[in-house]
Amino acid sequence: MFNTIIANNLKQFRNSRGWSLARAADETGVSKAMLGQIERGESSPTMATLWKITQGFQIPMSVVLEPPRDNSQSVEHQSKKQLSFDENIQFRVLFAFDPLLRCEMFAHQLAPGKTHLSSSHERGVIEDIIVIEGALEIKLTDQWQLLQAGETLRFKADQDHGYRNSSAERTIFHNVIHYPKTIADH
Amino acid sequence: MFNTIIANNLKQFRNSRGWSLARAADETGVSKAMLGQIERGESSPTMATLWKITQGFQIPMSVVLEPPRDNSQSVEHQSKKQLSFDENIQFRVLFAFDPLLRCEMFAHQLAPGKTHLSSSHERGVIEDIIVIEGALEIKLTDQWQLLQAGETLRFKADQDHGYRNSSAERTIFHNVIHYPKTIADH
DNA sequence: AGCTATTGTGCGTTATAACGCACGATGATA
DNA sequence: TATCATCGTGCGTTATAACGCACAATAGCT
Repeated sequence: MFNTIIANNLKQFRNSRGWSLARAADETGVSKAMLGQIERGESSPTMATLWKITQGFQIPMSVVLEPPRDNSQSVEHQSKKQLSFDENIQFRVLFAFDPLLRCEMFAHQLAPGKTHLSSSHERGVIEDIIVIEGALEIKLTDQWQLLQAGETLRFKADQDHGYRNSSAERTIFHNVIHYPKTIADH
Repeated sequence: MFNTIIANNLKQFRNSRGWSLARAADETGVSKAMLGQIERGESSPTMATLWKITQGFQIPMSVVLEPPRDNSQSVEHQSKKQLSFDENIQFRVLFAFDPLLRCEMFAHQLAPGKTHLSSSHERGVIEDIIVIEGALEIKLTDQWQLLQAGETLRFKADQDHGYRNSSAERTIFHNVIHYPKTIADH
């Protein structure tokens, strides 16, 4: 159970600090009787109390909350997926359009200095951009916005927009296109 | 105060899920009166209760514990801050759950030799995996499938599944979680 | 309009968190 | 040996978490 994780983590940490329950009680403002109960897993502290404890110890919550490591063993099985490429701006399909989910996903590669302009999609289409590698500029309402690797952008794709790589290195980005369910939704 | 952070995070998350207090009470096993108290910051939940809540929502603790992010309308520059599910896997939010699109997106990092097991999501949830860097193994129906960088996999996430990096280098992958429309599902 | 279902809040009751204090066990010192 | 200080645990008391239930407000349907 979860109380056991907190109990063990807290007891272990306090011991490694070399603090007695009394010292810990002084530093945290939580009674030593309660600290003892928590460490023995006899009581589940409120978040306010746990906050006082971590503040007194000057540690992040995660030190107390995270479970110990565990490894699993399993049988190894292999599966692969076919990918396709195209000209112009290079892209490949990550997930083809699914009528149930109403979205599709692509991976794009834009060479240095390349620009790709895209006319507006149908009304209600929303596009997500995830920059995987390099830097990408997105043009919306005649303004270019710079996204770095790891950054994302969600915008309405029912407007003209563009992609540009002004850097000296290639840009790789993924985009998810969300299509509205029906016109009646809007 | 700390209770306010939990209160706001919890209320915001529940609303973004589109769950009523009654639905959340069903899923979490915590009374709706108590959920309401927590969300209004009137009560500090015990760790056991908060654990039940996060288990019922199937979210990591950090979602509830971290100070909220600012969501810009047109441009979402997601924080690059790593969140920790446990010691095995770190993740960050690329796109938070959107009730309109009914999906959310995360970037994960799995260190060499690490495994992360995930219990089944609610009925009808579909998960997309995109391996960005390294090699990733996905466990489905007790079988591990190997995906290389650039490869993708879509599977039903309403089953127990797992992620594993058996290689000597880190693995980075993105996943998109698609949630079913509430009315159509129930 | 009336009726029903849903939603979030307040209240009284029960369970338990959190406390201060006492005490037995342990260790160090004279 | 005796004495003292420290340590962790148990106990009774108080405060509050957590609950089931009732209810007012709201929304949807006929």
